[in-house]
Amino acid sequence: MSAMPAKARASNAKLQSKAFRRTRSDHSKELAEDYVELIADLIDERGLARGTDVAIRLGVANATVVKMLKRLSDMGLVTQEPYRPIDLTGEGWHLAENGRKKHKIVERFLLALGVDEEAARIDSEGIEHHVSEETLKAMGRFLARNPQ
Amino acid sequence: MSAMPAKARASNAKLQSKAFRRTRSDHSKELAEDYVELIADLIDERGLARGTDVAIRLGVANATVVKMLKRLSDMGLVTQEPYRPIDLTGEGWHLAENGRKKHKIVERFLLALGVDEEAARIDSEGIEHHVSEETLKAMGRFLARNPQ
DNA sequence: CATTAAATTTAGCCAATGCTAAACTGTAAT
DNA sequence: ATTACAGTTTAGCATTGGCTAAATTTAATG
Repeated sequence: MSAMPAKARASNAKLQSKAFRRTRSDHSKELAEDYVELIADLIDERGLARGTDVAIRLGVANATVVKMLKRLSDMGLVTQEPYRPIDLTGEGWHLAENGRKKHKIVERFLLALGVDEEAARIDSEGIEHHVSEETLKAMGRFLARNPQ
Repeated sequence: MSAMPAKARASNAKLQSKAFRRTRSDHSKELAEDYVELIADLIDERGLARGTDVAIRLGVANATVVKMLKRLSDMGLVTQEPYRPIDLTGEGWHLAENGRKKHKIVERFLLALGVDEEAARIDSEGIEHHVSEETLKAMGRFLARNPQ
């Protein structure tokens, strides 16, 4: 039935599981990136980021944001004094910048590919966290080849 | 500070939160799709899908697979008798086919874009679940324009 | 300055996804 | 037919990310 020897199969499986594990372990990193990206946007747009704004824009409850901020603070990405607006650490800004850069490239890429604005906005949000540097570069090359 | 009236801001936020909520709510659907896709592959490759093979390829423990299969069975995607291999329902096959089709398009698209094989394999696994029909069509058009 | 409204936090709950260890089943070999 | 091993299941636990309701704090208004 199997044309492949057991060892080859096992090694194949290892390769495949790498891809799956990668996508899964990324989930918490993704969320963290979404948060810091959004916080960075809020600070840029209106000078400060409040929990409520984060909650509204992410579509989650206030309490969820509080809990998440605690984790982000443990990760060294944000700082906060009780009842005060949210601040990003240097590392937080760095991550946010990275995310925004990726996001922009992916979104512009989708638009250049002919995807409409609504879909480009939504899809880029999801895709952003799953593109390797490799793929990002390829998208960059495409954008260079297809200006506008 | 804000050049935008409060109502416009709120409506903006609603739009944005839609994208975030969408990516988040997709997570369990993603997993289900990964499972049925893999089960379909196993059945095609070797005639039957065993829990252990699923566990190895997804990089999770056996017990995790058992629990997940229970959920998939509740969702009407798989059937199983105790200690027997896994079967897909009609709906399960349908979902698997859909996933594999998407997966193939995304992977071929990345390759056509100039991404190397390893990255294309890994990235397509992650991206697959975040492309709308819209984007998929655009990728299809690109592939038609750039054969090979 | 007192009150009220808005924002934040705490407490306690739930579901999903993962794990390990132990128990059980089915099958293949002696 | 027994046994041993591979595969499966159960039990119990942890973590993540979500929620509501109630308590608290800050800020604004009269």
